[in-house]
Amino acid sequence: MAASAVPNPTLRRLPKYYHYLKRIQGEGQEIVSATQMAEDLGIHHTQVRKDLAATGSQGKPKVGHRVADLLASIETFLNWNSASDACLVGAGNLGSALLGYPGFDKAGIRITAAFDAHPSKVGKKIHGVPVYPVDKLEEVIRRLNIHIGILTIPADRAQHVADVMVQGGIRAVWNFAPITLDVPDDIIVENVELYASLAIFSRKLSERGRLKA
Amino acid sequence: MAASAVPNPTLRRLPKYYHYLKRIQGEGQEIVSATQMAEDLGIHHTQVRKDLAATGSQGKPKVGHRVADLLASIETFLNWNSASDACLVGAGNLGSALLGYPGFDKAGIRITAAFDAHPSKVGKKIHGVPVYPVDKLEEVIRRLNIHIGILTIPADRAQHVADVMVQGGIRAVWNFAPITLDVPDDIIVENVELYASLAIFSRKLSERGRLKA
DNA sequence: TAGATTGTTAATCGATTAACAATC
DNA sequence: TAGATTGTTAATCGATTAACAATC
Repeated sequence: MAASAVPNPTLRRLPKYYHYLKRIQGEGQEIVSATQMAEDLGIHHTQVRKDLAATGSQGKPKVGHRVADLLASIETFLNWNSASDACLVGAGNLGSALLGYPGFDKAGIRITAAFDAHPSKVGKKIHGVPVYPVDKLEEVIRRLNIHIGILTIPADRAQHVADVMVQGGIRAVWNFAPITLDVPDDIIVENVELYASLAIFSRKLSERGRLKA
Repeated sequence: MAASAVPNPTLRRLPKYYHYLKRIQGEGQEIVSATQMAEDLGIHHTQVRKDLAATGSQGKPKVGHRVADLLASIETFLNWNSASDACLVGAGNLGSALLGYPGFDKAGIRITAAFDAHPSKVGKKIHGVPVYPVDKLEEVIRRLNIHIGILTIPADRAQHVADVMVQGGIRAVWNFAPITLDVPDDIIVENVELYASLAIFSRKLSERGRLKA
């Protein structure tokens, strides 16, 4: 389990660069300097250079980087070229939102099956994805050979569902539930911490005078 | 604009502690040691101690911390006791999900108005929150005296809406759009970077052998 | 060429982890 | 008391920023 050579903060910034580059590409810009990127994104220019270097991209002195090259480097580095099949458990508000997100298939994740406990949702399709009963989870993911799971259920059931996922052959879990999952060492877990951002936001609010009504 | 005395990583961990404490409280546990928390959450015990100290909470040697005290300290520290009014712009998939999130009012944010560009949504209520036309944004938030804005619209319109928000008196923006907003210095902005987590997840996937189908 | 830009090596900064004294 | 636990001070680690040589 060698630690990634690329620091996590760098990985977290890559999508920022990616979306920025997509935007300026859409505006017709073909070349960009790390300096310009740094200014527009509010990041130190040395930081930008190191981050771009981590993806293996190279620029030309005095010229800059080709926007298309940078986009390709980031896509390749994050494996966003080819998408893997994934399942999503918990087709509630957040889960449905993720099913409708247009960006995921472009970002390496193709959700091909959803699961929910509510009979009213089972058998329907949400944003084109079929919803199965959650007690068929292990059976279906095994049959469809799905190795990536997305957890969008309440915290109190998340551990149980994660256990079933692992039993069904899931190797990686993208977890939106606010709980620390206990899974075997060889299972990849990445937690989305919505409340982390809210905590920083809350603290900023309470520091900077009272905005409260 | 003095930098927060409390490090951001600490702030990001507080909700983790909070949800953990809520859970063990629900299980009837009244006392917890930093050691136990550290083990259960996979965080270094010294880290846990420093984080808890930052909230102003104190424990008793040999005994530990009262769970209720820790919860109260975190709530107070993040100002999650009293909720501020907020508006949400962009009642699409993600926006609707946030409107339906049960946790926010308990976390200091009460969404009292939503805005959307689609006439089909305007005039209705989503999860009890009235949806106004987005061109009434400035007028409505000024009338309702709302100072917090939540941005859940596509990146290409986010900057424009942020401008209108600021003009209407918004002082703090919780931004879900993948774009770096350009706002006056005295406006608080906190970005939720969904794709940051996805990037780390993607990289872990591509490092740890091929899970791709 | 001159100068803008790249990319690397060194210095700084800040967070994490280790060591340890204080307490009940 | 003895020992578990707290909480603080010091050491380490890693990321960011600064300095600078290389390049077209």
